[in-house]
Amino acid sequence: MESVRERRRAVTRREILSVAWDLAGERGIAGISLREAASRVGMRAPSLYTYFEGKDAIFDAMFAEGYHALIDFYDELGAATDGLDPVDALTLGIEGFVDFCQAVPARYQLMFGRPVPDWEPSPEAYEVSVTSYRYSVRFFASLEVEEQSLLDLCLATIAGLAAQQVANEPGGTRWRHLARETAEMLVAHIAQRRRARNE
Amino acid sequence: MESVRERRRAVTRREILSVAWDLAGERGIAGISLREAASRVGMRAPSLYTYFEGKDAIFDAMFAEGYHALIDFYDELGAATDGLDPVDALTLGIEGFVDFCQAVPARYQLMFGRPVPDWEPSPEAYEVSVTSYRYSVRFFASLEVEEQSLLDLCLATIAGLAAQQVANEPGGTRWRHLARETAEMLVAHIAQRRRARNE
DNA sequence: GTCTATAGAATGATAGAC
DNA sequence: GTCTATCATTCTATAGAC
Repeated sequence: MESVRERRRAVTRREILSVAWDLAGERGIAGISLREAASRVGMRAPSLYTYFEGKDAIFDAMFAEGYHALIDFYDELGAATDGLDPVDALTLGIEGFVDFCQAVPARYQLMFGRPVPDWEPSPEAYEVSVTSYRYSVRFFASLEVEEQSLLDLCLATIAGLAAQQVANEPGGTRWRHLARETAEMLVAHIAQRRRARNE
Repeated sequence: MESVRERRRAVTRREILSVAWDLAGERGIAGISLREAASRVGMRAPSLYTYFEGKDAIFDAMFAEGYHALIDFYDELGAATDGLDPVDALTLGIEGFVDFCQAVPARYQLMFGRPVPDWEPSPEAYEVSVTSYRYSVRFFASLEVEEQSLLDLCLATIAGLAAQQVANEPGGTRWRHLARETAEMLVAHIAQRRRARNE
């Protein structure tokens, strides 16, 4: 009934999160300050507690937001690679993932690092990351990667490229350019593994 | 002449760094507190300033220590793999690197992450990391990896394995066990690249 | 829902006595 | 070289008026 009020609340929550992402981009995830975040949305710090239980709840919301974005990426990737040759599909996947990581370095830090000593994602936030993992499983199943250890190897290799790119040349293409070569290497290895198993 | 005094100083410096590593292991790099560190070596916080210019200087020293340890690792690796088959040599290298990263997670965080928002390594500390990079170049040259892009791919793949292991299963072997398979994949790819170039 | 005021707790760093 | 004392800052979070 009172969904007007709730809608307004949701808008403000998003506004706060948006400002939090800005701050994270400037000073790192751990550098977010409630005072500063509040000030940028035209509030005082105590008012934030109307919208979030505390700082940890803001981290949780950001963490979940990051993995929702990754899920969206997998959705788009699935559509874009449908029917493609495995090497082409994987190349797009690698480039897309590196781009995703580079687009918001602070998000990368929050999703894949441990940027805040005393915080870890709540079970609800963590659940979103588990869901995104299932999307990655499905994508690699379409490349006939079924074994867990082979999937681990593929994901680690791709994550490694993204990590190097973000850490050593943020915004650049030195590692992103290796996408096709990496895809060829992985696809060849997948095929080699299949042959070995069918002997 | 007065090297007795200097020797004593160096001992105390090492003691402080050792305590700092302990603290980093318990609360993360960013969680190191000068008061707590001082207390553990039996001092008060202001006395630390006799040994280090400030907190950043402690981070610098730890950062350099980490890369010196990595250089030592490359030295031992070079000796251990001399004359070995490329796959065997690379397998040892991967296992060793994953072990190195896992041995001290806080060190991994300091060397390969950006754990402290307002700090980055001094030029002198950074120089040590550059030196360690040159050691990795030499190791891969022994596997006939000469091209920069190929080296980038190899290093990113291995770093990816280590990152997954440290982040998702610290102290375990799920990704470490992929060392040989990864080595085979990379060596096959290296050979494939060489063939492609010689055509 | 937003504010002022403030509690309460850390921290890094410095001054100056001994 | 080490200490006590303290500065100056920053932060999250809460109480309670409006």
